[in-house]
Amino acid sequence: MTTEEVTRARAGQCEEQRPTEGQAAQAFDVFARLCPSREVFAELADKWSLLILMSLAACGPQRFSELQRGVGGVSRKMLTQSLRNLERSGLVLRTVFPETPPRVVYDLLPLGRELAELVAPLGQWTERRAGQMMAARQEFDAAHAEG
Amino acid sequence: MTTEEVTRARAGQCEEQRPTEGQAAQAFDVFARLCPSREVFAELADKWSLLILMSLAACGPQRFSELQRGVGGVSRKMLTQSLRNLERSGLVLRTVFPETPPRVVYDLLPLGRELAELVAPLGQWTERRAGQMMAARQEFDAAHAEG
DNA sequence: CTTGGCGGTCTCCAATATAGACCAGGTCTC
DNA sequence: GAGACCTGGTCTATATTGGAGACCGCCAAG
Repeated sequence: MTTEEVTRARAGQCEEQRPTEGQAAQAFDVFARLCPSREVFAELADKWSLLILMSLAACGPQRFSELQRGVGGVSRKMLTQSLRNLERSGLVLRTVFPETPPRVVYDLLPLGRELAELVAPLGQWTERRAGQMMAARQEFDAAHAEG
Repeated sequence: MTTEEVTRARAGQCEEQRPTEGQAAQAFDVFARLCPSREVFAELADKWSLLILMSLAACGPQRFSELQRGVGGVSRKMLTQSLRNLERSGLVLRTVFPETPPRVVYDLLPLGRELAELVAPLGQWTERRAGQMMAARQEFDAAHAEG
């Protein structure tokens, strides 16, 4: 009984500690498989989308091919796809200048700028800690190589 | 010539504005395809790893099956894989208690806690703005449905 | 006239994600 | 004591996805 109680306290997805009970009774929960916020989260939380946001935040409005060069290794397909997603969700504005040849420029909308400001530290942190993490990997790999 | 200059200023991956010239001449650049920090970034920047970090930060140490229930929709395979990655990079500690039946508990290491503190706001932001983003999508889809 | 850039789309193939079975041990129920 | 279930995974088959590269119309430079 006691064991079961403890188990279920955690098993119940830690409801106590999640902010549902907070001040404003939030409707969204990224931890829930079918919550719309999860769907949104899943689309934003991939390397290309995050790098694109970081690039736009760091370098300002950019054309398609500038982004492709700036975000090293991204394929045109994934760049198009990620940009469409960001545009669709209201994070990025796509502007076509009807010149000859036409120019297409992508820029952050306020919503995207908000997110980009949260994402930028993540990239900086990764650069700062990359050394430590690579060292940890070597250690781990060495320890698990002995068979 | 002038056009080419401007183009190359941006094309050169916005080097001016990137922190390479800063105080400590950083060796790592997540924007570079072959930089080790990019490799690390690419592994961390996926929905499952981020949700796992968030869950560990929000609910403390958890067992495998607790995590599986907590992170809704994650498959055992992806959970195992993501946890191994986090463990390998020194972000998460895996402890086996040799009881019967054995218990396996995952917890954040200091490095992982640092990252989790940067990631948590991302989840909260998504929950706060999910409504706006879903509205933007509807608008976008409606605008692009007319053929 | 060939080459290159622009902003994509399309197709194909390899890699990856998911669903689900399976496993060895132990517990709980009936 | 038989059957069902929980534990922390692994393995396999299938669906989805990602990347490489071709192609497109249009324009400019050499």
